[in-house]
Amino acid sequence: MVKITLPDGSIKEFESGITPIEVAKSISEGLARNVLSAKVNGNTVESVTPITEDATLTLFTWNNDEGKTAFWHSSAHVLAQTLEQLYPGVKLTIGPAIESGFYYDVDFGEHSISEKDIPKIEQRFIELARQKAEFKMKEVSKADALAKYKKEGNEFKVELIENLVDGEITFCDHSDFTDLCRGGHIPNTGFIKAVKITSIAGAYWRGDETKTQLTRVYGITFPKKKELDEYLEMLEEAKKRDHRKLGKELELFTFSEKVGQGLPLWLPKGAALRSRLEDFLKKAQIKAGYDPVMTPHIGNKDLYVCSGHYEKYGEDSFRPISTPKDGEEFLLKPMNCPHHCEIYKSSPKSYKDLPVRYAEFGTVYRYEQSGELHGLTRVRGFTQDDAHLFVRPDQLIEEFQKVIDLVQYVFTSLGFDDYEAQISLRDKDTPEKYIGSDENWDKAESAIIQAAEEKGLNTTIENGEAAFYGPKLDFMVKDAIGRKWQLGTIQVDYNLPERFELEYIGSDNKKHRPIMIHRAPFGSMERFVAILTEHCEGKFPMWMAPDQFAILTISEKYDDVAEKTLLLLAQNDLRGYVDNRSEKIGRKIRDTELSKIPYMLIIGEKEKENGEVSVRKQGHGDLGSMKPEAFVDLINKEIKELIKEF
RNA sequence: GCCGGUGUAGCUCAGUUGGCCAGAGCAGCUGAUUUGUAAUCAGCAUGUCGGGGGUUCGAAUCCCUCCACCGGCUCCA
Repeated sequence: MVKITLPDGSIKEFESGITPIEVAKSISEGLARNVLSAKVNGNTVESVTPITEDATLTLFTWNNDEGKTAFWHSSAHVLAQTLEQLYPGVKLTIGPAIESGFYYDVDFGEHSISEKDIPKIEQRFIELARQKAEFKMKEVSKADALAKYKKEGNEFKVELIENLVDGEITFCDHSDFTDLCRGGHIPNTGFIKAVKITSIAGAYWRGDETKTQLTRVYGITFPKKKELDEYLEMLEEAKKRDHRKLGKELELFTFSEKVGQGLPLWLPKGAALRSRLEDFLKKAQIKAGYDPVMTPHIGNKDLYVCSGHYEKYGEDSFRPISTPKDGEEFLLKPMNCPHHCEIYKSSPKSYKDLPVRYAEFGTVYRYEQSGELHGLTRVRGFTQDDAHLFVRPDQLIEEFQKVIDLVQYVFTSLGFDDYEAQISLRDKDTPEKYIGSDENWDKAESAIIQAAEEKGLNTTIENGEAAFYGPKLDFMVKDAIGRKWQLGTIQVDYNLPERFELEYIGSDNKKHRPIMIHRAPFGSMERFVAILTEHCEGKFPMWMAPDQFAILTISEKYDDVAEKTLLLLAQNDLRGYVDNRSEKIGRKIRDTELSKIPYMLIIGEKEKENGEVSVRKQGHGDLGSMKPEAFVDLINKEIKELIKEF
């Protein structure tokens, strides 16, 4: 008999050799039908792996990430089988599950495939899935494994196996197909009811561009056809929300080949929107005790040599700019922090002066690789909502938490309610990637963990994701259609203060070193506006919207009333315009709806007589008529509900 | 940066076995209409067919090259 502990803490006894799926069956038939994978004592196993000793058991379904991973990993096997059947002689390499779906990297050799082949692949895939073939793991000796792939001439698998330890090599069979695999499958292929090959792209063996070019086939599968449909709908939705499309339609920003790649040009409406966002944060920052500072766009190369940025990221910076006379070298600034350090140093600091908080919407320039540029989310010139806090060790946790408060305030005000905090620590195996002492890193890392814990944040920890100068806490935000974005970031840094020899005089009259906190709630204005645009589908919160209303006249007889109303609303700090085109009212309403203006005010004979406006809300239709003053109140009330005081 | 794809009017797109002056819808302009809650009618205008070079009697169409954009890889202070 074996004792099996379930996640709820209950312990059940079974005969030795029972499988996870049988345990599930003992709980309920429904559960057994839905179990996709299992962990025994924390190790991923097959759902049919016998349990021969006392163990803790966790069962996973489609509702768990682990369940999805097993589902998609198994789907990758079926994809490989499909490709092998359709294109005899292809060489399989690797095929992992990813965040949404899976891929398989294949060397097609003589064959070549394109989008046109997708329907054929999908059809064969689903035929194979319907065979309900069971996944069976088997152990294979290193010699046998190598022999198999050498015979097939698959140098990729040979390379993989050579790096594995004899005795730990397993293959997975299903139907007539077999593949090197470490395990973690769903019970059989029949669970896969729907498949979509999402794209076909190039990829290099081991991600190394000097190595063989492979073809990567991406796919996603689902246990129900309906879920695939929903997924495809989500993709459509994402397309509709794409900030590159909306940015063009709403006249927010543009790019010009003449100006250069990755250098956004903000159009009047976009610039106004961005200014409002900046003003919103500036206001909160003043309340939080920040001092605005301003620094130039270039700085002496020595500044960045001192900070360590040059050594670390010189390659990704624009080439140095030199002066005509003495050949001094300057860089377009890739970061604001070195400048802020120099501001700190401009006057002696006492322990009573700290914390010092310098804030700047600082524009920085980085030479991003051309293939990396993407709309407004990845550009070469952008403005960070940057700030650097210089604090005493005894203030670190409290100041860090105050920054968390500010970031949370910003997110909730903008309708991002669903987020988690990701704490990025250093990878202790690659110390060469970081600057600073182990001791300081330990201090910084534990400070972040403590601050986040005390704030009760929902956190995850990522090792090896830290910045080169310090660990960080990033806010991972979920948008309206469930996509995750990395937004606000807070970083603790012991290193720059050392490099810049920053000091303050303590109460003991001795020199001490402050600690720096880097933080940016939006990250960059460009990226944030992009994400916000996609989140709200271009229907920006009232206080931010480029135009809050449009006045639509029934005919030109009401132009003067419309102009008077516009003036009145403008005097009350509302933004809008009059549409006095000689079009029918239906046409004006349609055009205004499509341009995502929040409110329409219709003025005709009735309204002229009783001094009212007929109000229509975008997406909601007619709200009836009211005095213009009442409309001002309506908007102001709406804004107040959106933005609370910090 | 690498691989693949794309580039025709402000926008969305048609036009490729090389052949009269390169097209449509929307937007724009002009005029008519004076309109009551999601598209009024008519007319007009609109192009270095991404740039440069080449092949050809003739190139949007074929070749070379550069650029930008899209997807992916690698990267992301």
